[in-house]
Amino acid sequence: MIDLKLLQKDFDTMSAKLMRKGVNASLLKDLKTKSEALKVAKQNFETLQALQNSMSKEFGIYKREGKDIGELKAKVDANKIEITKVLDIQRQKQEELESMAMAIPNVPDDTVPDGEDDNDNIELNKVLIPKEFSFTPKEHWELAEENGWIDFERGVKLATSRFSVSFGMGAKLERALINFMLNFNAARGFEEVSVPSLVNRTALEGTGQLPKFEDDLYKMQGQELFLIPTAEVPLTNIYQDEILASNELPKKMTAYTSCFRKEAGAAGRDTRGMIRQHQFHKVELVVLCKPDESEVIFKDMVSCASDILTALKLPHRIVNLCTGDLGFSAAHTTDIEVWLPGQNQYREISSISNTREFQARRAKIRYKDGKKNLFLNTLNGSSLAVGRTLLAIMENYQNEDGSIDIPEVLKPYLGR
RNA sequence: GGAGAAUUGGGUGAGCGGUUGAAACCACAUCCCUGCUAAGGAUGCGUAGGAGUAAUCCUACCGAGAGUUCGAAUCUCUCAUUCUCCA
Repeated sequence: MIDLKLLQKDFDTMSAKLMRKGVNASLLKDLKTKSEALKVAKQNFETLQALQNSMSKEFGIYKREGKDIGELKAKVDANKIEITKVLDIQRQKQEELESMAMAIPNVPDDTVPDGEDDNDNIELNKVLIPKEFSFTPKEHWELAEENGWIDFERGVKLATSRFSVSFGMGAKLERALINFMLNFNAARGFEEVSVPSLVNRTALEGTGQLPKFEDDLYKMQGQELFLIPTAEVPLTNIYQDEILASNELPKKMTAYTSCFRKEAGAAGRDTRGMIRQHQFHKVELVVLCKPDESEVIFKDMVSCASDILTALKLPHRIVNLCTGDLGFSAAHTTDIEVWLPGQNQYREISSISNTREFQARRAKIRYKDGKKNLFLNTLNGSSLAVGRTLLAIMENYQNEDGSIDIPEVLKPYLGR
């Protein structure tokens, strides 16, 4: 959540920043007015409640001393009616404000370039040069089917479109990748964590998927539980509503989970192959840290993900997202795009974001800084999307006869 | 599935419906004492919001939510979790 106090204090700066992300200015003005009104309403209530409390105290004394309480009781009763009224108003204002504020995205950093969509993202650098093929490289779905690694049609039979089944080396490679990535991350100081695949509404509100993006989530019937769209949700919310000691920070975590997304807004996009599936495997990085160390850690996370690709000898580039492509919770995001020779383009394989205090404020995750409790910074990043890594391997490691070589670093994981 | 019990501050654990934000102990912090790896003493020690330059004051919070009452940690209801017993 954005800092409403800051919005009140420095409206112009903050609204200017949020407008870059397409937030309506009048909405912000409204939000400011409402939060000020709420403050007044709260003060009203508190004054009356203070009076009520002191009269009630007096009431007790009167009774003990055997004094007549008739007059006092009348006063107290009248005040009580007033309190109920004021409290109603306050609650209503509070609810209104909260539902508004929860739908406002994070303030983008000044370093985020302006832009409409992914065309306006800025390439920071390229790692590894795509190799020249002496033949026309195939797309991954062809290779996957030819090699019997992935069956898309039977996935549809089992569930619906955008599901698939992996067989043999396809399935083994997925598992090898997961293990390789987890070990890689562990060596970089990330603790491996295993988390629930179902989470409640509070958790999703904490990381920002709710209330705005419910359409993209699979929800259990008759229960307020949702399948996680990313491990970021359970990992970040582990410490929801807690105050961490500063010597516990940074918390560097990595987890492998399946991720589930309805892809509601992606009808017709990437319908073939496993670029965009309803269920996919992902190894995630999440860090909770002090604000002053979050940028250093951010860079570590980017290189962690990039280095995995390098270890797999997969050419990729690193891209700074523009305002239009930035997610709801992120203050800034760096994407890693892997080279797909079959598609002849770079495609997103990892997305690393610093949300700064945005999620921490929503999820109430703080740390003790001396005497004070401050919101910490949360960061998340994929390292990597397993399915996309597998398809990148297929396309980059393909031979003319349609066979696929195995990356050296994965061989130990395949008993080779 | 049925019956019962519990849920209090970092921990253990008190708490008659009215100066209880909450005893005590432990832990922790600062200081004092003591020439010594210990002991003793003093003080402090929850969170959030608000008012004030400040000292300080006000409001809310004793698993969650609702209710009774002038007043609830204390009574009632619902839910959650944990434990015990029975199937």
